[in-house]
Amino acid sequence: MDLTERKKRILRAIIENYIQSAEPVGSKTIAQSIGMEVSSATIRNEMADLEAMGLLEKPHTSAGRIPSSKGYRFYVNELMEDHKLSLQETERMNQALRMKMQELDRVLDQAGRMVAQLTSYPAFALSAGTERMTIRRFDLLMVERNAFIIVVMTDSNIVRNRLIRLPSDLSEAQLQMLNTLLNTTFTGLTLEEITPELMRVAQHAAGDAYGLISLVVSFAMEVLESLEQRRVHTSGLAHLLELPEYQSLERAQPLMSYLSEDSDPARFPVPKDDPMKILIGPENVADALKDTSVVVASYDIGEGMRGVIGVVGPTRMDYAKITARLSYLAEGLSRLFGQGELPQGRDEEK
Amino acid sequence: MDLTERKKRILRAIIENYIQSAEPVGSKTIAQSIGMEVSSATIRNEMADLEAMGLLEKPHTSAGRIPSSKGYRFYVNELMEDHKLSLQETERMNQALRMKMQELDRVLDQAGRMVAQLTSYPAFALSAGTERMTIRRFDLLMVERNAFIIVVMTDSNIVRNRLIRLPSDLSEAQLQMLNTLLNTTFTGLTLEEITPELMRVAQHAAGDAYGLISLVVSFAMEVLESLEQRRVHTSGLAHLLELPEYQSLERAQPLMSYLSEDSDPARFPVPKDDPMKILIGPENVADALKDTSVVVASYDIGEGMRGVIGVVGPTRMDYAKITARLSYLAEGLSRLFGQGELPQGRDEEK
DNA sequence: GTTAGCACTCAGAGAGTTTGAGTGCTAAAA
DNA sequence: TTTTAGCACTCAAACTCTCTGAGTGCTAAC
Repeated sequence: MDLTERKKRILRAIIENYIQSAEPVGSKTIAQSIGMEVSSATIRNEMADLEAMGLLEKPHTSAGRIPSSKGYRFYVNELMEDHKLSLQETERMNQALRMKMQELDRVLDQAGRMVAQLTSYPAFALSAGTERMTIRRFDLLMVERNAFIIVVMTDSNIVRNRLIRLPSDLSEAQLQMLNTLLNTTFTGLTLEEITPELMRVAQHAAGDAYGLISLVVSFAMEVLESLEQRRVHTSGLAHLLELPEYQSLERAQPLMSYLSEDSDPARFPVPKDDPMKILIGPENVADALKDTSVVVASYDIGEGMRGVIGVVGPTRMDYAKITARLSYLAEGLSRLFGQGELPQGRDEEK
Repeated sequence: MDLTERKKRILRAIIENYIQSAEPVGSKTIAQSIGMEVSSATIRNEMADLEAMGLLEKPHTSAGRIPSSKGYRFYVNELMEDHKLSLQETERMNQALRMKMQELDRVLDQAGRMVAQLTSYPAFALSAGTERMTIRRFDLLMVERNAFIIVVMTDSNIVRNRLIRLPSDLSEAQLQMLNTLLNTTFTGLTLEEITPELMRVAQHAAGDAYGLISLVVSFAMEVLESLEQRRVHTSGLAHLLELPEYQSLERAQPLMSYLSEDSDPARFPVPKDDPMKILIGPENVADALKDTSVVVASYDIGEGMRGVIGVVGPTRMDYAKITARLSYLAEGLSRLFGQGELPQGRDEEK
């Protein structure tokens, strides 16, 4: 797709104007805008060309032009300049990141909220555990005669625990035995490899404490399952209603519902190779997102896991600003997890 | 407030009709409705009386009547019959409860979602830790030469953990010593009682490992803090847009925003003594909730903590149905935490 | 105390009109 | 060959006006 320099300037002016105003842009506006020394008629001709190329479209005959999805795509790929983050912006984001550090728990959720807040668009956050996980070690801690804590740690260094109460008492020796049995039999296995047969064998070996084995192992399985099962958090939905394109309920409602039923993470795009991905309008697979754009960035959680944050908005979206902010946040989150900048180790929220 | 039997019947008919239709109710409708053997003119007279008493109001001269907040209050207190939960309803709720069992993690969040889903109204969930908490025990588990897991358990049997990595190696003996020191010095103390002086003394006693003490103790403090700090989760916001009263954006938007910025739990009412509370329109403190009703129920998390679930909706809300469902769910959640119905113990999400 | 009847009110729907931003085309100018 | 001025045309959106009908309050008769 080759365009003359002037066509590029015009296209860009139209898109940036539309991003701000959400109103179709007319030839006159463009003619007046920054240093365009030609008349509106000329612009009109150029616009007609751009329309023929599929980069612009008209809502109706007597309105101005609006960018098509293809137009946005061209803009994003070739025209867009990097948005320079202002000092205030970075300061604000740093502050948010610093605050969140205190609650390494629930990072996912928090990350989403933060993004929503800092971009003023609805945001989502999800994790993408790529590999199959296994339990690396079990620890059983006696609390009282009839209660103990299970602590399991996965091969990716995630630690989870649960308090178990028993109807009957338990001896320290039994617990010890159980502990050894678990660590020899159930470590290094994926969810599928923990078969009923294996359970039966182990229960047999456990003697008296055979009931406990299944309690502990099923907890371990729950942990593996919950870590593999990716979850999405959406936040900032209310921002949608501030946008002119969602002033009409018919448009807002389906999208809202789609974003709320966050059961299925598969519905959200995950950047594969690049750290950042932009999906414009129909490029989205999901029907409900067909006239929205989605910008996603991924960050490193460490230990073979990546987190994903993203925002959803109208195709008319300030791509430059949003990508700048999102990648800054993604980097911040990576740092937050990665190095020793902050309290090390992490234990929560896959 | 004494009403004749007939006035009560009329008021009730109006409210129940309005709850269903969201349209002002006219005298004719009522006259035709269930077994009213009088004419519409009579009803009109009665309605005028009810209006004079402040139980009804008119949106404008030539419309029907709608219940006032006072009217709803009267209805809730005196007229409302218990809604019988159908088999399908309870079955559906049981199923939801059963499903959620699997993720005792994140109960709060899940509880909210569940309520939203089962009531078709936006819902919120929050915890209300009443007492000051303390750490009951510490456990340190060696993972590698330079990494260990801290496990802390509070006096209310909540267990949290974190993986700590060190720049240098650590001996089993040191860990043992640290463990003892922690359990003798820092157990049974509230957040305030863990003073800098105490820390200094402990660090001194720890010898080589003095840096570790602060690491571990600050984790413990984070845990106490996060448990005391109450948090709110809202979900099902999109349901709002399905309701006729929120078809206009001006009305939906402020409420949405209010419910989204869920930073401050203080903004949500908590039932004090009763297990269930209904706040109608202006009875709500928050401005944004002035023309909505809020129904809250609390449930037992055990160990001195109560959880709260609630729904928000228009004042025209099917109080009978909502309260029935909410209290069923609250009970279910209590059971879920309390007895041995299900995997005992819990470890997450204050 | 109840009812029939009637005049009155008023939001909301529908039809028609106006407005103005914006277009495409043509013919002249550069 | 490109640019421009000019003009006729289009059409959504805003505005006005009228009509409709559900619903009321009041009065007088039952």
